[in-house]
Amino acid sequence: MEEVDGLVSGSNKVMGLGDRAYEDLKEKLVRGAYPPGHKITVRAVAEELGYGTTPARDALNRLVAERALVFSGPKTVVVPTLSLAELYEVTQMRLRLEGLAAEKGAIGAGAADIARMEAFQSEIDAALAEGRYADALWSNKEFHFHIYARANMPMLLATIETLWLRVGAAFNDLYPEFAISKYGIQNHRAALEGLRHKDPQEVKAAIETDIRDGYRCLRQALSERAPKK
Amino acid sequence: MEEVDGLVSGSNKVMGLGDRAYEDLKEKLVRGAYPPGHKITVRAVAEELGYGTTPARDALNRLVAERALVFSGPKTVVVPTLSLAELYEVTQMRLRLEGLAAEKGAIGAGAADIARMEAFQSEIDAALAEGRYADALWSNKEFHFHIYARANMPMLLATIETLWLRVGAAFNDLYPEFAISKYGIQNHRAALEGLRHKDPQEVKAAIETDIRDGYRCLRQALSERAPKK
DNA sequence: CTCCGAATTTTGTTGCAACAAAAATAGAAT
DNA sequence: ATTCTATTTTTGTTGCAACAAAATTCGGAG
Repeated sequence: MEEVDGLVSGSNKVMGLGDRAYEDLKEKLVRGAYPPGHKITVRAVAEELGYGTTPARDALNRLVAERALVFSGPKTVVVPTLSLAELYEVTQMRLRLEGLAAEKGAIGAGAADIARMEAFQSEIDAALAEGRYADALWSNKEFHFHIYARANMPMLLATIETLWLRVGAAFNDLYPEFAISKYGIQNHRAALEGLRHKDPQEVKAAIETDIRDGYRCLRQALSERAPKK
Repeated sequence: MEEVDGLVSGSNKVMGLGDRAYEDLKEKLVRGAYPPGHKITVRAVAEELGYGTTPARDALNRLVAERALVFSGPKTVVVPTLSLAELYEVTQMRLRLEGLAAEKGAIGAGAADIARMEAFQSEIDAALAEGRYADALWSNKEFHFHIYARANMPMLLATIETLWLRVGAAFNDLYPEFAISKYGIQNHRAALEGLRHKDPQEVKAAIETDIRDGYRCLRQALSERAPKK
């Protein structure tokens, strides 16, 4: 028999249709396929994705558990609108969790990691210059998560991902053309500097500033769009 | 049409059998009803809780998503064993997240909150003195979460709960009689002091110390029990 | 035009059977 | 005894229909 002895970190589990549907829906959500407030139904997802109702329901349940979708009524799930209070809450959590991930991830980072992240940064710049904001957003995520993944903390990484998912849906709708401001760029450069200096605290600080700057942008955009009806 | 305007914070959604099964299983898990490594099957849960297979499956999926149960094979879910690495990871996350919750929760805390938490502390002391360790553990959780809940951050609270759930199952098995050491008591007193002084930072520090002390206990117990096969 | 209530449609949930795949078991060979 | 293999049992997944309840629509009254 396969004795697994101690920790089983490997990702077991077969990928069923339910997981596939979850990934598909998640992708659509972060890409901003549905506007906030849009109603998501089991049968609609089932038909749209081409699966049965059971996998679709599984995917919905999981997304709801992660708060990437919310109930607007006893039987109605919609893609959520981000309130100022929720944005603040997510930001506070991101600051702690991503600060931790950045710090721990920076410890073992080497030249290869720096090169990879510089490549992501180039993609961000290029995408931004050509107006491909969705791509810029995607590369931005890869930039952040490359360093987070280095921390080797799967639970932490999964939690951060749900936070990004939570803001991602509303983000796309709110900020279609101003995806990443110039703030982001200099913060990313600061993070790369910290990586070169092998200074985890510097990396952590840069990431935290990045999150804070993004927060200010988002908050302002949110205030302007929904000040009062 | 019902215009929901802005933020819908109210907890909508009807409680279905699936949610009931989830709560039941979660309760059993934190109470240590199953030893780590115990295999959990859909049909067994269905029969044990008296529900159909669908609610049981929903509950299992949710618990697995929260990492309160893990896959040991492609089709086998078991209650997880806590490895040293996982304990460290959870502790790091708890420090950040519960530190945040304690700080924010302490801001608005008043005399009523202090009285309530002192009552919880008394229950802890009494339960400990009478050897009712499971009760002590429960009151300990209520003590912590009373202040966390005051922060009014639902997502943060939910995340912290999953972390407690993650350690709870293994905790009960690992530490049946030494649930809360004398460390905990003085840390709780320090937290109450901070509350009286209306000093959120003091409360935060006390909670963080509490988490750190608990971590040391757990880690030692874990090392002793599973040094090598 | 607005508002309210009944009729109708939509929708989530649940149980169940079939199926494929994994896990447990039994047995045989070394 | 042990290890490997074949057989049997267990188990998660999936689709589907029935049901109850919620959401929507529609129509009429004010």
